[in-house]
Order: sequence, then C-alpha cells, then structure tokens
Amino acid sequence: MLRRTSSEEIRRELAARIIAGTLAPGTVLDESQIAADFTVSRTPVREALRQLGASGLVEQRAHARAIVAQPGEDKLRGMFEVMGDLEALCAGKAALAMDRNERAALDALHIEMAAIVRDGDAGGYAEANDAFHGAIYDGAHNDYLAEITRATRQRLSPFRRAQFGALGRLGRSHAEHGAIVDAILQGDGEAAMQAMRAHIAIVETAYQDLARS
Amino acid sequence: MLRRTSSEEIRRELAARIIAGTLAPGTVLDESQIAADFTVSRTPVREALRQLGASGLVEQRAHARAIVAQPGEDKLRGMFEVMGDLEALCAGKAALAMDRNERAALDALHIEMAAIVRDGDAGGYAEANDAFHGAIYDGAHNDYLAEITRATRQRLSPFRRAQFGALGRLGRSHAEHGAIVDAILQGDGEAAMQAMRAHIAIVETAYQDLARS
DNA sequence: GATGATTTGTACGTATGTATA
DNA sequence: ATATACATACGTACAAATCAT
Repeated sequence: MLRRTSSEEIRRELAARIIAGTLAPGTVLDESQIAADFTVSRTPVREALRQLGASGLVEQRAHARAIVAQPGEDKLRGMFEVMGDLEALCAGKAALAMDRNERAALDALHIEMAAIVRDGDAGGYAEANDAFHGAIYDGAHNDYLAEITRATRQRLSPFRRAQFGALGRLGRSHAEHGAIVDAILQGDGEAAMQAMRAHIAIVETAYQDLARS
Repeated sequence: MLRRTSSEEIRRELAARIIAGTLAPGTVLDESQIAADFTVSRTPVREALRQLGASGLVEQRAHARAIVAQPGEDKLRGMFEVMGDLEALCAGKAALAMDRNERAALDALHIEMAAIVRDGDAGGYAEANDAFHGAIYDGAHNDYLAEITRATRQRLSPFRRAQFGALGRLGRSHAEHGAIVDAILQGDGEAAMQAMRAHIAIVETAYQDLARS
C-alpha cells in the first residue's frame, strides 16, 4: 500500500510481532515508546496504529492507549468458525479453478511435507503448512477471497500457537491434507470443501484445548 | 472505535459519502481540501484516510494523493462472488441459530415489504432490503461473520446503485426473499443457503448489466 | 472520588517526493 | 526531458482527556 515510509515499516513490523506472538494480546502499545524504539516521532507511529486498528489487529479507544487485540471467547469462537468456512470456500473454488501447474505444485508440496512429518519437524511443518494453505487460497483465483481469508488467519494466529506441538497431530494433519489434495486434483469442489472443513475442525479443537489450560 | 474525535468524525463522513456514491470511485482525496472542508488541520484527515485505506474504501500510494477505491473488473467480479458466498453462509447459519423473536421479526419485515412492492416504492424497498439482509447477518449469531459481510457490502455499494430501478425487479426480489424466509423459518440451513445464493445471483446480473452500459 | 502525572489528539512548519507544464 | 509547482511525510509544540495514586 504505502511503501518506503516510516509508518509503513512500523505497521509491518508491529503486525509481524503481533502475528508471531512477540506482542501478546492485551499488550499496551505506547506511542512514545514505540516512537523511541523506531527512532521516529509519534506521527508515523500513530498512523501505523490507525491502520492496525482498522484491520483488527489492534484495539483503540479515544484518548486511551492502544492494546493488541484480545477478542472475547464468543468472538474468537465465531472467528474460528468463519475461518473454517472461508478455507472450505477456497478449497472448493480451487478444485474448480486451479490450472495444471498449480495442481502439480500443490501435489509436490504435499509429498514434501510427508518427509517433514517423518522427521517430526514441527517448526518446518508449520511453515510448510502456511505455504500449503496459501497455495489453496491463491488457487481459488479470487483475490478478494484470498485477502479476507489471509486477514482472518492473521487475526487468529496469536491464538493458534503450538497447534503442532502434540505428537501425532502432524501425522493426522498430513493425512487430512491428503484428502484435500485428492479432491482438488480430481476437480471435486464439494469433496474439497468437506475435506477442508474436517481438517480445520481439528485445528479448532486444538485451540479449545489450549483455551482451557 | 474512536469516538468524539475529529479523525473519527471525518472517517465516518467520508465513508458515508463513498458508500452513498457522493464520492465516486477514482475521486481524488486532497488532504488540505478535506481539512478545509471540515475546518480542521491535515492531521486528523490523514489519520482518517489511513483507516479508510486499511478498510479498503480508499487507495493510497506513498507520497501520492489518495483516491476513492476503484477495483478493477476482475477484483470486482471476485468481490461480488464472495458477497454471495458470505450472504449464503449467513442465511444458512441464521436458519439454525435464529431465536423465535428473530424469526418472527424477519417474517414481519418480509410481509411489510410486500406492501412496499405494491406501491412500487424503489427507495423504500432499498432501505427495507438493507434491514432484511442485516437481520439475516445478525441472525447468524456470529459477530465476525456479520462484520466481514457488512464490510464487503460497503465496499461493493458504490457499484450496486440503481439495482431496483428496473420495473419488475422489485417483485422478483421479494419473491426470492420469500423462499429465503421460508427456509429460515423451517430451520433448513441448506435450503436457506441455496435460496440466498440464487437471490444474490440476480444482484450480480444487475451489476453486469450496469457495467456494460 | 479527587488530583497530578501521563498519554493521546490536533495544529502547524519544514523537507522530500510526485505530478504537471 | 527538465524544471517548477504542489501534495504528502515527518517532526515539534501545545491542548485535552485518561489513568493511577
């Protein structure tokens, strides 16, 4: 959007920290402090915070300090539910819209991930998993759908940490991916939606376990 | 979000004008001019524009003037497609989640709209139509879904003008609403999704007619 | 609940990059 | 294509509201 400006760099960096969990939900975001950290005035910091507020990563009230967004239980539950619906939509459309190269790339990535599972590399799997889902978002050939799906994923990411920590979850995730890939390669949109929905349900369960701990 | 501040008032007002079509897509938004119009300095204007940029109503490039968002044909087509999917999702969930009062209110509104159709009051129908769809968004009992559906509707509204202008479209819209209401009242989520999808397809057709003129 | 300290909100000036002749 | 005019990006100062004691 805005490149090569302080406010854009600050926005990107703060967003990255929120998504990565370095800035936990509820953390106070002090304009002056952030300005000092980045060695700039408060002006670009304020503009970055406004953008983050509009995109939902930050909560702002008039005259009060901003905090990293911390949606309540109900809102979070709703967001996870919608995340599943959006992913299923992407998968369904991707099954119909992907071209030969995209299908081949998705299949190849899925096969590569089998090796990662064998090594039990949870970090590597998490990264490849992002690429896998991203390939499906893009494969739907609908920029707006990909945009809101990624935005939802970003807003949820602070609450999905350690989803691949538990042993055995890697293997189950990869098996679910297999069903999704099969449906997409066969061009069966309905099956792809169903397989993706089942896959995402596992992730949500993982969150609920986390929330109760 | 931010109440009782200049930047918030300016944001609301600019958003309203963009949604209403007073500020057409592609219109240049000059900070100094807007500041003069609202009798404030450029600072709150800049912050309002940042928020509008993040929410997609305005396009911004570094060091260049902002313009009212004007998505290309492809993006617009994708947005209309997703709008249908989101509305269908809302309808499907509403069929399962609405309580007695909500179902009764939706039914009552639909009956009121029959009278508006008889009078041929296109403006009144447009207004009631917003309420009708809004009731379904809320009826899904998922705040996040309602939020992104309304945001999508807002971003599309500059491109949906005059959809009820053509005679006969009012009657057809109302008949489609009837199928949606029936499915929701019966608690049939699948039927509600299908009925909503068919209804929205009409709107998209109306847009495509418009785009070619 | 009141009050002082802190933080946000707005105005304005200058520098830098963009757009137009 | 170059230069001039112009709009945006950022810094600083002060007013107004919050928060912490």
